[in-house]
Amino acid sequence: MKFSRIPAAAITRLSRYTRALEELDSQNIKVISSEKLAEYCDVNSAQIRKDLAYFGEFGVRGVGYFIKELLFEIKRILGLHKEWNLAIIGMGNLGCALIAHSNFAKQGYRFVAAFDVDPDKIGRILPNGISISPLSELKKICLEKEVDIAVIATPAGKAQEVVNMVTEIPIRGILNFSPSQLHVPEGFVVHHIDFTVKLDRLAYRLSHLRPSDRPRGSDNPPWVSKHLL
Amino acid sequence: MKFSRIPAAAITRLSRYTRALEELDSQNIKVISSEKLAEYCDVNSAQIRKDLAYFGEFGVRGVGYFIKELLFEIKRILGLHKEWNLAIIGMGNLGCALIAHSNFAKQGYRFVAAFDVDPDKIGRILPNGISISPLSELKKICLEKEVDIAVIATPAGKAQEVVNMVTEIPIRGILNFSPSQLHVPEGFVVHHIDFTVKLDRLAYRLSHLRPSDRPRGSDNPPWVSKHLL
DNA sequence: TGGTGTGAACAACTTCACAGCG
DNA sequence: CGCTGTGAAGTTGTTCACACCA
Repeated sequence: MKFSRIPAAAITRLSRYTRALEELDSQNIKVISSEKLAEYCDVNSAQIRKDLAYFGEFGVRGVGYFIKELLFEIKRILGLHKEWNLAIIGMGNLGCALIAHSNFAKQGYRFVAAFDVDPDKIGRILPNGISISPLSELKKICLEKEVDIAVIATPAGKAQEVVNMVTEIPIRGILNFSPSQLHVPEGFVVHHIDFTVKLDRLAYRLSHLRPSDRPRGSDNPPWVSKHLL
Repeated sequence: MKFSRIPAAAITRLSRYTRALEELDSQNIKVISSEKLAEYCDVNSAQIRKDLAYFGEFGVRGVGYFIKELLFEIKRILGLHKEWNLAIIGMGNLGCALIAHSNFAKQGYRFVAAFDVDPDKIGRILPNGISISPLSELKKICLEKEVDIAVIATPAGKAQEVVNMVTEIPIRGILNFSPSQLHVPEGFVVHHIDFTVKLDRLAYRLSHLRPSDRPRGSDNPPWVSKHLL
């Protein structure tokens, strides 16, 4: 086991490994080699072994990894041995969809509070039983419900304002669905999920596919800057 | 200008620069230095200059970058000089929220088709004017509407099946909101948006905050494997 | 024998530091 | 003078290749 810095990408991969392992476990498969798992997850097998080696020795030489055991260990590494309480701020279309989304609960994430500023929405009971509270009660309710992570689903313009309230509570984890750069004091952990950034990457890749790969005709590559023409 | 390989991360940053530049532009600011933009985007200023240098020379020495001009250039690099037509497959909570979400339209992404298998949903007219079509008509409608990118918002179990249909059309770009590993032939571009992967990263980071940073008491670090105890 | 765990080689990406230009 | 553009240095992350062990 090494105590060197662990690449952030390794953590993302651990998360993907759990998906694969859960799938395999549900098929009643007991053991898997790094080679096979690598194929399934579309990564290099040494990468898997190295990712795991950051945290311990979980495999059996000549055999592979016991799936149930490895799942347990990875979940422990990720901190999924406990339930995480989420509060969501901004109950527009996206906020409502997120609350109703089943994947969160499956992985041990629970929405325990929801907030909005719109008086028409406040008090409404959501499908999961919680009701929408006014933003002014953020602090009180988050402390009461022991919220770990704030999920920001407000419009971009309101996000920083909300974050400023959140960092006073203090909730150390923020998941930001708004397309805005957030500034937080040191010690807070922010992750972004920005749909249009992903779309932009797709647009870029699609614009740059070699012509042989393209399904339809296309004009000049858009990246040939005017400076070069 | 260099023709070396361009880091994928550079493209993601370009996308974030556009956000910042649009913000600055709306404040009627005309020029910005890489230093200032870097501060705003929370990256190194050399990084910005290098990212841009992959594609051309857009700055003025001793001055900085003209915001409107740079915005135009980056959008061209990303392929945002054209509109992109999206089809969405799976009209559950998430699918509906995505269609209603305003950020897509703002950046030149248009939903032109929506699909589901549920007979109750088929035919329903959505807020943006399009109606939900049966999945069986995927190929016909996508060709008709010149769809560029398929957005997968089905449950995990259905995603690969849908992707197999999509790759026959052929639509080369796929944005996958389901938490499943997708397999596609070469030449197709897939990006994932997996909420729980991001939450897992948050959970990991929060579990591993140094005690001095922690808001509440905590037991043993979960990553100390039993092998070490 | 077969597959893990890991040092060493390699590759990719980021930052530094400064030449060169407006 | 100030700020861009960029080679070179530094850092980080990935893959190889094999010793080692069940």
